[in-house]
Amino acid sequence: MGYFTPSSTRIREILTKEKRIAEITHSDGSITILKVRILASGEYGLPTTRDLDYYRAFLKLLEETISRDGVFPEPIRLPTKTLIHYAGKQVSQKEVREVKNWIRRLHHTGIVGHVYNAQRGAYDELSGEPLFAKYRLRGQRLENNRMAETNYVWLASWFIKNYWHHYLRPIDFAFHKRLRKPIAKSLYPLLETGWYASNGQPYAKSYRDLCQEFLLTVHRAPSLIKQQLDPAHEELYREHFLAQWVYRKSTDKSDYIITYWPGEKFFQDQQARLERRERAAQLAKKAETASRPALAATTEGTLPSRYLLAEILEVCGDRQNQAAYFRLIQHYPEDLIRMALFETQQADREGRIKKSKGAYFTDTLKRLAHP
DNA sequence: GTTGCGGACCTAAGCTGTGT
DNA sequence: ACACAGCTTAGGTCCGCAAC
Repeated sequence: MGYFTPSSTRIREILTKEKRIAEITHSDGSITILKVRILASGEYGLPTTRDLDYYRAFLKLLEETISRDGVFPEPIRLPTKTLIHYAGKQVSQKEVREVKNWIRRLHHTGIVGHVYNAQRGAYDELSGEPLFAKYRLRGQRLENNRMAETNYVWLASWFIKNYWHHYLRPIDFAFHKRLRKPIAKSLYPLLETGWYASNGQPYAKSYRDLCQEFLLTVHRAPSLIKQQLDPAHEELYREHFLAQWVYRKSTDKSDYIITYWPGEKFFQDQQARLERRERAAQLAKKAETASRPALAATTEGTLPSRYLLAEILEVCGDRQNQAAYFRLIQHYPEDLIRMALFETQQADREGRIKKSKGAYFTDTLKRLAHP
């Protein structure tokens, strides 16, 4: 989302200047330039790579809370020590202070302009909303006049909307920490997303877009581009996350396209995730049979399945078939549904859909499930 | 276009002085 | 004794620039 960047020196520039983040070329050839401004308060400073560590720890905590309770917490409890632990740091006064400042910083750093919405693959417009819409630190008074016994944060609506995207692709935190180069740290989630979306196929990325996302200098000479990116590429290669990468000139010669091949580590992670989800499903089934009459919730669906349904409706559009989609959710694994959904979006964008999106989606799902 | 050096800047860790 | 801010140092990244 361009909130955290590899180099924190340059963030200061964005404070005062608008940063161009993307160009959208419309079908009629006109171009819209999207800009983003990150407004930091002087007191708590700007989000840097250090904050990224806490951000990942926060995601992990959020994921655990959701898988334990089955609902999206509002507000979210963020115990200082757990957060420090998850960030892979030692608990000390310094870190405790750092966590509190981190929470304040993310509340006071507003985003104005356009933020990439990974789920839609498009840009959302924001007008100064911070990631943490509201927060209460331990010891502060809550609305109900009780003392907060831990830290609480309320998330911005744009984050919640995007959340399930993160939820499905949790980050290997130890791996993130192992990476030394800031560019490699930024590339890791980008490539994960790319490969996940393309189902393990090579992922191509425009060099210029990459620079804009990571706020890097755009070079023209291939040697300079290699000098800039290859140390990070090599680090990911050494970790078996990236199998191969190739540069080639874009068709209009003004840019480079970098194609990335997923390495062993990516596939292992996917496999481990699948197994984890199967185990979780089995456990859930056992719990269900043990206390069958009590579960009225299954008729409405759990929160993730309701969310999935909402996503299907958003892509396919027809509300009349809601019941049919719900049956699909219950009968097919989520991975498969997401794959079919992604393929439907892709086909729609390329104008390949002849009948209706709903029909295309259902058909694709069945073909994926029974090849 | 390419190569390689050095500057600006970063983080992490350790040390020191100060206030309680 | 302890917490804490500020300083130094070491090691590293990224970029600009000059020479080829």
